[in-house]
Amino acid sequence: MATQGQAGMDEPDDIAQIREDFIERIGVMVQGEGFPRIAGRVLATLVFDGERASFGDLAENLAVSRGSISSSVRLLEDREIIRRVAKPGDRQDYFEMSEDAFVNLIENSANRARRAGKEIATTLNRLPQSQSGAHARLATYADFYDEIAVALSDAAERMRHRGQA
Amino acid sequence: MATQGQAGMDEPDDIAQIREDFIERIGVMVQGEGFPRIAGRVLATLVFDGERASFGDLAENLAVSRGSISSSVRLLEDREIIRRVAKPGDRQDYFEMSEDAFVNLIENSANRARRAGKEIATTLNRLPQSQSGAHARLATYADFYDEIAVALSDAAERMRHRGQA
DNA sequence: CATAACGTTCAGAATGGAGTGAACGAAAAT
DNA sequence: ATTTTCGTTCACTCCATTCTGAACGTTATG
Repeated sequence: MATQGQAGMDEPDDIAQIREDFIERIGVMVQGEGFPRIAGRVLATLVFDGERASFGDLAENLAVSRGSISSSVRLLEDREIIRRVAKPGDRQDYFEMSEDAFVNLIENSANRARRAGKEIATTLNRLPQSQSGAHARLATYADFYDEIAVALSDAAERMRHRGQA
Repeated sequence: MATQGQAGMDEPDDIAQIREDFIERIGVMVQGEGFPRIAGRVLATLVFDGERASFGDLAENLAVSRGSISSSVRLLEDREIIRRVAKPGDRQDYFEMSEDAFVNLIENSANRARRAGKEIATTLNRLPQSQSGAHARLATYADFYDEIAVALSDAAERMRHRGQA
């Protein structure tokens, strides 16, 4: 209902089918990235439809409880992947993709890697010089995460200058 | 026991403490990356100790069942993060970090991103031109994953040329 | 040959996180 | 003022994955 459903006349329910497939796929995909499945489905809905979706419609169309929508949108909001917006004349909350949703998505990953590197560095500092072997190996391990963090930050930067949503 | 335990005389059990902390931390860290906790603890053990560890010692020191060790080392072996090696005169299997454990770790992530991008591209191909808006948005979404894949591959390459373990 | 040590497998227990839905407070509508 | 409509919260259920441990085949060892 919140989609373009009956707009075209050429592809009847074919598109609705593709849309649902897509939403479901993204749901399981992001699940493998540490997000709850519903968060992925919400995101996929917004990506596909391209227009703001209401709280109620999300719950109804995805056939999940409002409680689930509440926690999933909060998660996505906190990471600045989606934004909560108002629609004049409607009491419901609406949601749309954040300006730089993808950039933030990448930067979230970058930050996670950075934190991991820092955590290893912490252990490293506690470790006396005498343990030169372990010291060197942990340093390499920390570098590994730092390298990832830098690479992802660069990717985010590239994405940002592309100016894409 | 498989560690450097009683080697130094300055830091008695202090180091053993740091070591255990480290192993446990990495365990939960990699858990957040989709690996079982025990796999992380095995990896951390090998990183810290820097020498091959026997199947039996791993089970004993980490205080987990041999079944768990079996499945965790297999997982790490499959991704070429660790190698199974033989120790002359010992029937047990031994494990050590793979030559380019970190490189492979990154490339695993890169591949996951690449797959994600491809999966979106699949949906994209099914979607008729008429849906130009959705088409464009999905394309951006696919690019997002491709961008990550490239960034991680680059990071892997840099890591490789650094020649670090 | 018999016994022991090794690693794997598989069914079941344990664990953790996701999703549900009723209860709630707030805000609008009537 | 009363009744809806909203979104959030929280205790509970449900589900997936991890981990365990006994059974097993295999290979060495006595």
